[in-house]
Amino acid sequence: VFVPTEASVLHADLDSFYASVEQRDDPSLLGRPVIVGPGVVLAASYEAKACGVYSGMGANKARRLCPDAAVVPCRMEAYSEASKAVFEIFEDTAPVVEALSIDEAFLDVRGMEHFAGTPPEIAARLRRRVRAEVGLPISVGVAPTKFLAKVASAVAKPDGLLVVPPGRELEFLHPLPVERLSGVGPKTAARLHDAGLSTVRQVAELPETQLVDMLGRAVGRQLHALAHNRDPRRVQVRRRRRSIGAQHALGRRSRSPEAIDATLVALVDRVTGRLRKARRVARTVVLRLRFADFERATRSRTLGEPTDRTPTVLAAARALLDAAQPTIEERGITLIGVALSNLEDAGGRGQLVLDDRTATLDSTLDELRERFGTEAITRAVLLDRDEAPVMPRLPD
DNA sequence: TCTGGGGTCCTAGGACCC
DNA sequence: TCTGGGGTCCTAGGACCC
Repeated sequence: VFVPTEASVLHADLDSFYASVEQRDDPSLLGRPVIVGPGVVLAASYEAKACGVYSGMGANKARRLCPDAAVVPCRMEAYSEASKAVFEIFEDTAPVVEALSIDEAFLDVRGMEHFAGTPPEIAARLRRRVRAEVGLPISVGVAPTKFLAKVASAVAKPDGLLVVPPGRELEFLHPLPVERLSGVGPKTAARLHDAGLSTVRQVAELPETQLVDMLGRAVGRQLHALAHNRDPRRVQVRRRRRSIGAQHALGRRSRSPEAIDATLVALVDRVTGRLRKARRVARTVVLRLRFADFERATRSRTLGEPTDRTPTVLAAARALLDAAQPTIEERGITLIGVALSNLEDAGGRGQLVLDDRTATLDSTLDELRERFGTEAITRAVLLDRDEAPVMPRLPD
């Protein structure tokens, strides 16, 4: 049985992150509606949200709703840099930080009272530091569980701090709409509404079996637990990425098979490059398609051996695309994507042996040169455990 | 609501194995 | 010829999240 003892989980979430970075870097945008685009709204400042603009909305519609808005292009490098600076403050604030995305994280601040203050004090200091050192507004929720901390930060927005005191969790939770429960999106919300349930309290009053019958085992159990504020998840450093993908929207115009293939080649190149950079190998190649009616489909193929090689992945992706060609011709295609899953570590699967010195399979050329004390290495052949030659796993 | 790009987890059926 | 119970892996789709 999980008994939360103190409000020691922080959920920290930057407000309108991309838009706030733009406002920070261009003071003329301060106080004005800002939309980060183009094409689709990636982020909207609170001034723009006030006009009804939200992320995911088409930029044209956003302009109509908010004609005064400054529409600025996405500057991913700036956001990554800001994110890094904020996460350094997170790491400095708590021993355990669980990153959820580029702009939010859970922090576990249990047992820090005697040297860092109470959780609300720590949260307030964190907000001040992010504002002073990175120049960005951030909202923080403090609660005994991750779920409640996240709800609290959302309610605290913008630029707020909300503490849910132990003992009063249900008082806080039960009046909220079901949409606040994590795992409730448009479909599940519609089903709950159809059943006459609109608040968390009403969900909490239902027996678990009834929720499971309505929503399936996993979702039903989860909602039942969350509605009673049962959330045993610990704050923990994130597991490694389980898939890496890239996709590209094609618009409504019909495309020649050659043009589609060219897009596929570019996607495979990008995704295998990221795979190698992450020192991973993948065993499953997934082709993602979206048709003219916006229905989606996936086709996948699992290889016998994990790989990070562009030609191997490309061959698999092309085979999947070829097999889907009749469907594509019939239904039209508006998006193509490639994802790699079943990831494994590239390292540690073998060794490079030269004289009496060795290096692991995933060594970079520079590491090899240092290890073997020579600049002369230009090429290496690697042997796996069974001493079968494998492709050199050196930088391209 | 005329819809980008990057992810996660769950479900269910079928193949295959013992 | 008909047949149980348990497990793993693969494929495909669905829902959700930021």
